[in-house]
Amino acid sequence: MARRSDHSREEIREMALSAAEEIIATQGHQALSARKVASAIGYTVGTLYLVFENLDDLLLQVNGRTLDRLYQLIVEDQQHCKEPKLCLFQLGHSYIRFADSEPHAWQMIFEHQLADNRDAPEWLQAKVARMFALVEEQLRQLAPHQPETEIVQAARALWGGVHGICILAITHTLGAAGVESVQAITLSLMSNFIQGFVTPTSHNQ
Amino acid sequence: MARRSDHSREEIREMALSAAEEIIATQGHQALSARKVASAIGYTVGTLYLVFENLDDLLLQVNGRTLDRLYQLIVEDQQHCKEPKLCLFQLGHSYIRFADSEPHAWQMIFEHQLADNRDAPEWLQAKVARMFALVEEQLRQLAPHQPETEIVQAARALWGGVHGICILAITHTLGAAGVESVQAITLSLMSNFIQGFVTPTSHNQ
DNA sequence: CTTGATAAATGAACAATGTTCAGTTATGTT
DNA sequence: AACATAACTGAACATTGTTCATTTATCAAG
Repeated sequence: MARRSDHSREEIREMALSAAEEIIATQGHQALSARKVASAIGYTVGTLYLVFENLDDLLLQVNGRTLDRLYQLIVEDQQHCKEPKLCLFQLGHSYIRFADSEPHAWQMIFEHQLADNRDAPEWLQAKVARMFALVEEQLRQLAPHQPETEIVQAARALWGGVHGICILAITHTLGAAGVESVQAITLSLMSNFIQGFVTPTSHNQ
Repeated sequence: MARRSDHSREEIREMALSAAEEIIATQGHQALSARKVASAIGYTVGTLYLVFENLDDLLLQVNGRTLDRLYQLIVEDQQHCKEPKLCLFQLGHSYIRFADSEPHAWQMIFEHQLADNRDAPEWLQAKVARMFALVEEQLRQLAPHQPETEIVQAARALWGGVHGICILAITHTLGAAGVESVQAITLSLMSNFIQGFVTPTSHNQ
């Protein structure tokens, strides 16, 4: 196999993804373009299309890596908690901390729309489901008497809730300034929800 | 004043916004372009720029109208409830129903990023704050003993939560199919949260 | 009715976008 | 040394937002 540069396909792929992440982190994903990524790694547009199907594909890979970093951070933080309740609080805290530290990358996960309104590929959805599972795990310990369907539903509710606060905070729709107040709002949501969840007859009427 | 067509500036403005809403509703805001809007109303691009500052401006106006429709729907639905708790449930229900009926327009409110990461204009932010006020009103009735700061925080938590579930549902991240299950998840969030909110010592630890 | 003024509307032009692909260039093999 | 082929290029195309000199229709004045 003849090649012109010292970079393998895989290396170019890695370089391109890193360059894209850099652009997204500093300027947002609106500012990203194929030519920018290409020139950032010392190649031309055409080369990008040898490695990625198209820009959508590249952005999908970036999203995958973002979800991996997020998951890794969350799992690490989970090591330092014992009680389910505190672990849930920690989950929310980690999530917000990540969203605050990498707002553009985090936002892109949910804003990036695929052409034809197609759903995200399975491997990406799996990375999301993995995080829901962490919530379910804690909820299960917290209320062992609850049926599995309730656990699943509660996890979606709680995690969707934390996510929503994050979104509104980052888009400055909440009117709350600073990460601390966002953490406080999230804590309010979680503690009240959990309080209700462990109390009998919570979800009836 | 001489004019060529029978349409005033205001009429053209209205026609353009309607055309844009139609495109957004059917194809999403990614599919919208200045030329499409222009040709849809029988004018050319240049004319659009006599009426709107730029495309961002046009989209901002569309967002304003969407928020107006949403608010109107919610307020109407609020007429038919008595108890604060049921009114809150109704709020969530109305919100989801709207997001489900006009997903593209609704999504655009939160996805449309302005250039330079500028914040949304005040008149737009006010339309959002107006809805938070509805939530606060019910929470205040529900727990009159709570200090105002707690009410404000709880409203943000609760509404952010409902919003997040909506987002995840529409982007198919929740894994929940159908509006009904989304309503169920939201009800789970709200009822548990409210239960916790009215119970003493809910937000401590 | 003609003429001039002016508002209204056009559409060519520009830079930048994603994407393609015929062509060029470097490398390993014979 | 010559060939084959993988690697890479960059010109080309359609489409995007945006501008603005030019054209066109209308009204008012003479």
